[in-house]
Amino acid sequence: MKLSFKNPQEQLEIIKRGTAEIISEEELLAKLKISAETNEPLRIKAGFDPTAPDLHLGHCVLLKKLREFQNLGHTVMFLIGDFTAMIGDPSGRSETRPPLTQAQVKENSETYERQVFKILYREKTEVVFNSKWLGKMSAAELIKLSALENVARMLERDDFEKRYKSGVPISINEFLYPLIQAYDSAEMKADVEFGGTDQTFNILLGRDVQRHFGQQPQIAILLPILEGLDGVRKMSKSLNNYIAVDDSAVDIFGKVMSISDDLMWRYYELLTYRTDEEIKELKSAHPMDAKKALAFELTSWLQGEEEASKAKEDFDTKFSTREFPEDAREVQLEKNEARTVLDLVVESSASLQSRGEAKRLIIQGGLSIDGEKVSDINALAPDSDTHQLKIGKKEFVLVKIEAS
RNA sequence: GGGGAGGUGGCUGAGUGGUCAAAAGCAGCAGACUGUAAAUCUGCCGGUGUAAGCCUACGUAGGUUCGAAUCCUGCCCUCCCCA
Repeated sequence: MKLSFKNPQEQLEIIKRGTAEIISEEELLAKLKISAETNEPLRIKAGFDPTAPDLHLGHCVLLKKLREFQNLGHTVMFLIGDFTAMIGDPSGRSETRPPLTQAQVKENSETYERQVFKILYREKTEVVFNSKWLGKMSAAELIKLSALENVARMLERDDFEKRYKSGVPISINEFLYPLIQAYDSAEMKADVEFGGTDQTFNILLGRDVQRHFGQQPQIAILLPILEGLDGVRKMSKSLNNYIAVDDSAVDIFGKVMSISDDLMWRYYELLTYRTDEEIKELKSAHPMDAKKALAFELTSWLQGEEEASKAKEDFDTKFSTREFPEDAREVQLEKNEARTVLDLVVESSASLQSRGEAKRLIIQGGLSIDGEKVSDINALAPDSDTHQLKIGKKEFVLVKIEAS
């Protein structure tokens, strides 16, 4: 592969944009200089915990940055922590995470690998599993490794300290997690490690461990944590406030449209390549247009432009003009003259969890049949031909009643 | 090993014999409004039932009582202090 690096200072500028912290910039610049002189790409480490099988936009902040490194000619090592997943990263957690089984880890890793190349260049990425070296590690070696750090140091970590003080349990294996992550860096001879700001401690520990093994310590590049759809808490699958890389175009578009106006700018900043000037310009435009533009951009990024256009159209019909969408789900029902409106909804809805919920929705005016609001649960349902049901804000069903 | 404090609905967290399907907040859902599934306001928010009610639920298994999330006992789990 022919390498032609931009000059180090220029590279640094590109890398710096949108990061929360670089420890340290001088060291990074030095590494970039050596890399350019020797024509050797830097080895960039980014670790992923295969606990959640869905990559989401939170991960994308980091992946986008990694891609920039690839553009600059460096080597990205995508580490899947299949071994460490047996522990579960305690970062930002207020409680111990249940460990995964081997089978789960394997399945999740495969999903990850598939999803990640929506963003990274496959041919410029090395996928690495830490079970490769950790699986062979003996108890004796592990104990030696664990002797490198002490409990007081571990308790410096914000989340550990908080948990310890408030009496929330910390398992011993959680102490092992940062150590092992640090050891991975040594094993991989990483020049740079990427992570969210919640990874600061772990990544810095990697520097210590590398030094211990006689290596140049890696540079820590920390990226801001993306807030989830609620705008407050970190985006994560377990909080169910996420947009997954694998979500359908319609879902991505819709979810982006549902974020608050304030959060929209955060997403612009962290997930798009818009310059400050462009963002400033968007701010003077109508917020809804800015949000639609964002939704379109993110949807195209993950699902392609064609899908994104369709999703936008879909959104416009459903919410802007409030028309009945053409591709609504169809449900076939048998003819039944005694069927009430409530029965009809219960039989055709996919989203309502219980009869009581359906009842509430109808009483509160959330149902319309063929464009007419129906709020009497006891009214008889029309029992012939086809009907357009709008159940709540989001569900549209085309009901076909069969004669027999 | 000894002493003490706890385990409540998706989450946080009040309740310490009946008025408790259980305050409050968050999340969720619906309506109004709108600029969108933003913001704001209002209503709903265990299941079933038109309803009265019935069923299930306050770690778990029993017990006391007309009646228990609340009292007693065993068990499981967590935390703190001392050793």
